[in-house]
Amino acid sequence: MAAVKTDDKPKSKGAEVAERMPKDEILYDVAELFKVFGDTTRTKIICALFESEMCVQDLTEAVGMTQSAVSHQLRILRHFNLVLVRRRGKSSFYSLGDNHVKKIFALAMEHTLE
Amino acid sequence: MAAVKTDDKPKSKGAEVAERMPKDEILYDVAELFKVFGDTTRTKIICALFESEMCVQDLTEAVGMTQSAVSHQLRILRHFNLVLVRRRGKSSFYSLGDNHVKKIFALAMEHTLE
DNA sequence: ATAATATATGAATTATTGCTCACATGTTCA
DNA sequence: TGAACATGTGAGCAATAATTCATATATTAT
Repeated sequence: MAAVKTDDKPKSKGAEVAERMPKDEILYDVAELFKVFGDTTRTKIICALFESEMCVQDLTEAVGMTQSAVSHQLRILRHFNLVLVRRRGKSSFYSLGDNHVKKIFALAMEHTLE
Repeated sequence: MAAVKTDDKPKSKGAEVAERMPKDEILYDVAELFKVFGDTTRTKIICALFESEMCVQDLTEAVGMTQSAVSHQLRILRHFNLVLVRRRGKSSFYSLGDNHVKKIFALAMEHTLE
């Protein structure tokens, strides 16, 4: 038999889609990650680290910013587990800590270059 | 015989790496692209469009922002060729315009969720 | 211990950027 | 044409974030 007509409002398409979306918290984190990639200084640092592990001095030269600016950005990259640090004497050596990073960058390059 | 000692400075590692990096212009564009992804409102819009083409009204509901805010962000997404628009009567229907986008998002999700 | 070198970081400044508000543009229908 | 509806956009404001400057921390060598 036909269902009794209840008073549930017809969900709008927007509302339906909203239900199926990933939780806000996750979307927020994803945006945060992209935000980290979305700065030229950090982009350069990451690109330089593609070549090899490097100390802060070399990174500073490679990206052409002040040592302080580079250190500040490295702190952010560290916080997001995008780089690894290894202390060796007076120097800190940084390297890429995540495999996703290379893939994400490669795709972004593709998009940019077309 | 030993080469005559010339006055070319021994290139530092930083300088060498800098030479092999992609041109500044490209790195700048890549960072710009990531910057576009690095905002929660835009992230939500893109996520919503994964489901299907949608008009602005529905998007507005789906992401829970004002219509104006959504329109402003859509303008940016349009500018970067990340979405396509199709005008149908009074409404504008948006859809994802690029295949890289899904892949990039998938990888970012992976990283975020681990 | 002191000096020298390498890196990290707090505070202030400057620059970006996203949102809101008001309104313009564009489309349909009576 | 005029009203109603959907979307687009400029200006101003508020929030966020990046750089600089000064200085702190840490390590090595003398």
